Amino acid sequence: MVAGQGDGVSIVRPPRASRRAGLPDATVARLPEYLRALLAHAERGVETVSSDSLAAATGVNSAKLRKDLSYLGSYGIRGVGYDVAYLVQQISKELGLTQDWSVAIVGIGSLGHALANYGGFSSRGFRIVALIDADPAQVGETLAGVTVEPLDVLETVVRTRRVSIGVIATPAIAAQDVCDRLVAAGVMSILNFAPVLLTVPPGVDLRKVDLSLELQILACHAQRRLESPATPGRQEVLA
Amino acid sequence: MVAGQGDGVSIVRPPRASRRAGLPDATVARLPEYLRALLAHAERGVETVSSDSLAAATGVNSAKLRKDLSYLGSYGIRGVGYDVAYLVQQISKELGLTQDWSVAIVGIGSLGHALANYGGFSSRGFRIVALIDADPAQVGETLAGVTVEPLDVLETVVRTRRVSIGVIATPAIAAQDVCDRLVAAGVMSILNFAPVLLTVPPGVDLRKVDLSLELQILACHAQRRLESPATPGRQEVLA
DNA sequence: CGGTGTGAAGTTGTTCACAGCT
DNA sequence: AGCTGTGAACAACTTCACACCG
Repeated sequence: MVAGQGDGVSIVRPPRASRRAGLPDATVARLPEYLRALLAHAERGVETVSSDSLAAATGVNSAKLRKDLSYLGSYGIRGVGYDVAYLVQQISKELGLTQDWSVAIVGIGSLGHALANYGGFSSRGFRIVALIDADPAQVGETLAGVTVEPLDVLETVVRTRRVSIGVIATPAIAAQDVCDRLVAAGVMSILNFAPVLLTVPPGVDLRKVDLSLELQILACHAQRRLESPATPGRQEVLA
Repeated sequence: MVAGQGDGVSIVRPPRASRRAGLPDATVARLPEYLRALLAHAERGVETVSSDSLAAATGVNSAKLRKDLSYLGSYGIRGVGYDVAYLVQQISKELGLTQDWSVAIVGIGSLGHALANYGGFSSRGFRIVALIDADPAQVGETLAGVTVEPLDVLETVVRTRRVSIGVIATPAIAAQDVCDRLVAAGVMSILNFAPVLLTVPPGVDLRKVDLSLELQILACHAQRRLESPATPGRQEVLA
């Protein structure tokens, strides 16, 4: 599960809203998974993969995988499979990972620390160019090569370093303010880790990660397992 | 989006497989969100909410909210709305948050630190009863009142402290091994933060969180914004 | 043959619109 | 009057199954 919908655009609108370019949301959400598996294959020197084996490596149905890839174009070779290197290239391009994105993380508590140190960001073309915190005690510390700066330089930093993605890891209470300031400074993509609903003007892309959400879903399933001892639990592996 | 499907049961099977108890996956994924908003309302002393106002507070369509709540039973009062305290109670029960769950976190790197300190866990009935790390340098440190223990006590700890949920925050390379050991020790619910596909026996509930996934989706949208300057971006707020 | 690409069927989730309760 | 609960239409996503190609 992922993704509540809701086009920001309003007013009448013709029968069917235009998909920006193609690519269903569900597909986009799986591309990073495929990419990771492909990179792992490439590292092992594998040159081609079939949809079946790539599907096995990512835990999805192979028909779904083929359909996902077919949205990118017909890159497979019948009877053979897909060229690993080429597919890596195509998916990276589609995800916009062939260019670098400048990221600012606001809120350097333990989560902010973890995000700054997280290898998965820097390894994929996300360049952390600023760490910002309101607490003077944090300011000055250096993390992953970047020095923590105070909140009041946010606007300057966003503009001078051309920040295109803002990550909010502040306490809930501060999140909307930080968000507003990021948006006002020109950031169009925001990732929110604070447990609050943020609002942004139309055109700004806002996504949210809730660290306790999956834990609560696990608890819900566990609860149900306790209540109906007959039904065998089911295995879940999800994107 | 959430949840790949796939009932464990196999063989012929009558026309429609039985839903374990009700509750669509998409609904379960939203309940934590509703719960948070309801708790915020309760704190402000609000006693009843309409589906419209609760929907506004959580960023979902009000019809969807009513349908979600109707799966739990008919707890609303027509012409009035829902009783906040009662709804909190019902959702908590459904999510299994009325009882405590013992959680073990394995892998105390910066992410493990962040998870251990994250208030959203302990505040919802998730009791962190063990922190485990393979690195002797980490062992002995105390975090959020719990002391980090070495990897070889994993099985003992899981059994003696009745761990029901395991959180894996190790490097990718160690994750499957840790997962196997958790399962062998009797853990039936696992939350994986490591960027690899884990496999578990049927009956074990495995979920995954990928910290860089949402960032990659943001990049994908940003990329598309660059490519087709005409189309206005759309606002996204998701579960 | 082996494996991709895809129409068509099936399933799940969302939204509308309104009957019916309070 | 106001707001819930829900059937029915709609839309999105998944899976099947097979034509077709290398």
